Amino acid sequence: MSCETDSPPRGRASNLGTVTPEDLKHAIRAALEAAHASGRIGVPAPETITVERPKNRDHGDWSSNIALQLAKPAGMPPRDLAGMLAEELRAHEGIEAVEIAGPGFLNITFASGAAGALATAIVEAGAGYGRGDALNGHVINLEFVSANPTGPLHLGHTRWAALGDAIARVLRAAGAEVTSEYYINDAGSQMDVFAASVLASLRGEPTPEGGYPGAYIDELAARVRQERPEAADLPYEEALPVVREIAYTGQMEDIRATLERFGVSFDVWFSERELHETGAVEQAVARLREQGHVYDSGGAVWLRTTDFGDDKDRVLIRADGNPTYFAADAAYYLSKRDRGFPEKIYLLGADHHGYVGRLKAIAACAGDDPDVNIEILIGQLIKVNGARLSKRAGNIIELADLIDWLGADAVRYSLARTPADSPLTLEPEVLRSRSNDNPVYYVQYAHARTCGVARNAADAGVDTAGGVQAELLEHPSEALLLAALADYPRVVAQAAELREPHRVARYLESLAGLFHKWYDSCRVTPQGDAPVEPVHRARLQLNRATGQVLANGLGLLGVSAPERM
RNA sequence: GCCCCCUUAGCUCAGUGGAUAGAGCGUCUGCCUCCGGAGCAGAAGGCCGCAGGUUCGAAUCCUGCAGGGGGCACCA
Repeated sequence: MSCETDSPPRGRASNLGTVTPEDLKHAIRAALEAAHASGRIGVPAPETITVERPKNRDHGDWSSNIALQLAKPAGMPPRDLAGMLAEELRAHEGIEAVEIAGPGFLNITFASGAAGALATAIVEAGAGYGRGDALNGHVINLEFVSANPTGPLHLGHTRWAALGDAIARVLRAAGAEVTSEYYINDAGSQMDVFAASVLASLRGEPTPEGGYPGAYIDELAARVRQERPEAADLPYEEALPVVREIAYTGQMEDIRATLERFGVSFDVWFSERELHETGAVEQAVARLREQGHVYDSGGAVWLRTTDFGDDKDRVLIRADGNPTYFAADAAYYLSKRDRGFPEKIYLLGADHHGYVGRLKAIAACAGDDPDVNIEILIGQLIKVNGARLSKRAGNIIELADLIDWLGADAVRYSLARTPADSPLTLEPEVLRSRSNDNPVYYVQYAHARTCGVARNAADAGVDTAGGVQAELLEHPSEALLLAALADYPRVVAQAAELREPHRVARYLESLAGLFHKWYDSCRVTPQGDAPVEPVHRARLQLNRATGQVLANGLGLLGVSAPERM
């Protein structure tokens, strides 16, 4: 929440008149349709019309390449087409100028009053500004992290925690109904290895071959010793299940607490063990068999995933009668399906990219469309000092420690501002130093500054109670700032559709820069004893709107928007 | 061998067909008797890995090649 807006969200900011790029698109569409209806253009308006903010200020507030796109199908020179559209658009209220540039770009400038009105619209929309309906009707299950409960979360999981949670928030902002889910791999032999490791520690024995090392194992052993002092003296086969349960519970508590500190919450914690215990795995195999995709070979039960693009068939039930991990995956998929999620998104590390084919095949075998009902996002692993982090390698950086060193905000932001499929190399020394290397400070500082400006304005008697003359926001830096604020809903929608929350972060950095520039050249509070003038009130409104958008955007990334730093 | 991802400024990275390719850090030069200098203004720094192709237009799409990372279990 922004420091200046105590009022609850009042829904989406629509009906902003002619001040948003969305409105501009409608105006262009209307112009195209009018021209088509009167026969001046031989083709109808296209499905999508894009307008964008030109990099160069001389190219107006917004520009469109629509004339270039339609020139060929319409069979007329792009500049002629652009001229026709320009004439229509110039008659539109709120549009001050339309110029034709280069091969046929339309460069559009809003009237300052129309652009400035956006500030008030944003302030009124509050936390709701930026929310949209691009993904209305989408019901999505989003699974991420899903780290094994055999150890603490480390940097390798951190990227998915930050990214997955931000994706969930962005999807919701775009109107989707999202359930976030953590799959607990609490069945299988790794749990036995885990338990054996803790038991060895409990008995003062060395870590077993292939077992888990680390101080946390000793801590879990201490917990066992406290809860069940006699466990160490039980026969091995009796002690193991006792140790396993206590260690498992303790580890999950640790994981959940760490995620909570990280600002990441899950709607559902789903236990693999329950899939086995409730018979869901066998039922899943039976259901897939009914679908005709299961066969027996060599004593094992197979799923014919090669029918759907996998590079080899997969075993569901081993020759010894035990289900594979893959069988549980299939049961889990069916569970998501049964629980009413048409869209299932998996966020996996690149080390699991081999799972894509078989997961898609599961969806297809279940009768779903693998191009629609399942979506697998593969993220590249983080490297540190050139060495990949591995649980066994001993160079583990735990998430809990990262939060202690840098704070959840800095860690979340630095991970959320990079696209998932881009390799990310972090220098521990840079991470460890609280420096301006991390742009989160730049963005947070901009927000804190809006709060400081507001405090000073209040002290100086600047207020907006009597309304605002938006047309007074005419400084070049104000036009740039307003255009950026208008662009925010589009950025959110795009981030949601592409599942790329880093776009929000990059946008915020740009917005913060524009704000700082504006601050440098436009005062909200009059100097010295100078009287308060209407322009100060208008600027206060712009300051509020900027603070609101910064707060909203940081919120989508799970990062706080401090009032003071 | 086959599959996926990456290659953009000295470093870490943005840029899902548009105009003069950007930011942070680092290196230089300026700016606080005036709302927070965690800021701003300016400078320097680029065969966008290489080679073809697609078109009005390619860092962006297609093909090939090179370099780096990851993956190819009746493990979890």
